[in-house]
Amino acid sequence: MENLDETDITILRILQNDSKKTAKEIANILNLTPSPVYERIRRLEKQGFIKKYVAILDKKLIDRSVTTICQVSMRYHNEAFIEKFEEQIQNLKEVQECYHMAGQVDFILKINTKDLESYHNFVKYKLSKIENIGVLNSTFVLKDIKHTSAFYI
Amino acid sequence: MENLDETDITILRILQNDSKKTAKEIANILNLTPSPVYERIRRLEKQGFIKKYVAILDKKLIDRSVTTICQVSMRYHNEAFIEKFEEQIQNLKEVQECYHMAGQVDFILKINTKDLESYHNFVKYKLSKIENIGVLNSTFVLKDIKHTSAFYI
DNA sequence: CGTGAAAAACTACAAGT
DNA sequence: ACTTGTAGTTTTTCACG
Repeated sequence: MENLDETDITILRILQNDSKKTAKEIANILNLTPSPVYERIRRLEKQGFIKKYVAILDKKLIDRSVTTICQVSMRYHNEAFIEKFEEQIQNLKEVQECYHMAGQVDFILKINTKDLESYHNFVKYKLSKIENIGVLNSTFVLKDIKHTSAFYI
Repeated sequence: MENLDETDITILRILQNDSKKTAKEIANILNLTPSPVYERIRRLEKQGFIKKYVAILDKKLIDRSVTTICQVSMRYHNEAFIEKFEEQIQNLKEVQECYHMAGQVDFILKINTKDLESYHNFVKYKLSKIENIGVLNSTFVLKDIKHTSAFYI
């Protein structure tokens, strides 16, 4: 962050919201020519500030309308169980986010499914099969108020 | 979803994980020429399956290392209060996700800050200023187990 | 750290099968 | 719906200020 000047920050802000903007367009915004913009972007990629470029899909159109927040507490908290849990979660395609938390709840998961029935099946046949789960508490999203991959910088 | 054939699905899967893949590269994977791939992508954009293209940044490098899950319950649940809350959340740049939930907790927020102190300031000067908040419960992410913008399709 | 120019690659579209 | 061909951009590199 200390390595970044205002031009870099502006480029990152733009690309976070629209990565299809060309170096030329960004150059116009910054009153520069495309070359330095292009080279800065390459540097930001190389240094790891930009991790990847992705397409964001419409979850309703691709039939993943139901979002569920699932809070999981483990029965025992030794390293082996925690690591095994983390490893198995990685392989569950329905899980879009999973965080190891401080506090009573050990993990918070965000899960996308087609409907409530498929969420039920996900819990029944996949999630609950993971060893050592103590409490499992699911709540459903009524409405997406805000949802972005962009960070405030 | 019913409108999509296997070729479309494959294109979406690829672009969800790497939107820099060119029509040419995708065409090679699919044993096609670039033109139909290109036209399918444009169609998928036009029909709204692809909402946008974005760059994903490294939150540690840009000094947004602390992720907090904040669960909010409102004091009163009338439409006006709910809408005002939603509107105000939109304008808080630190809030990356906010969902209106079914159940005891009304809203779940995911918030990114530089450190615990800046989270404290966020709550003190921004979040708690919103009218009608009853309970406010923050828990901190110890580790990002999984985190993707891609849906399982 | 920037400019400007030139080569290579890709996009975007037309016409044909 | 895909292939081929092609014009127009964009990307990418590089010599120079």
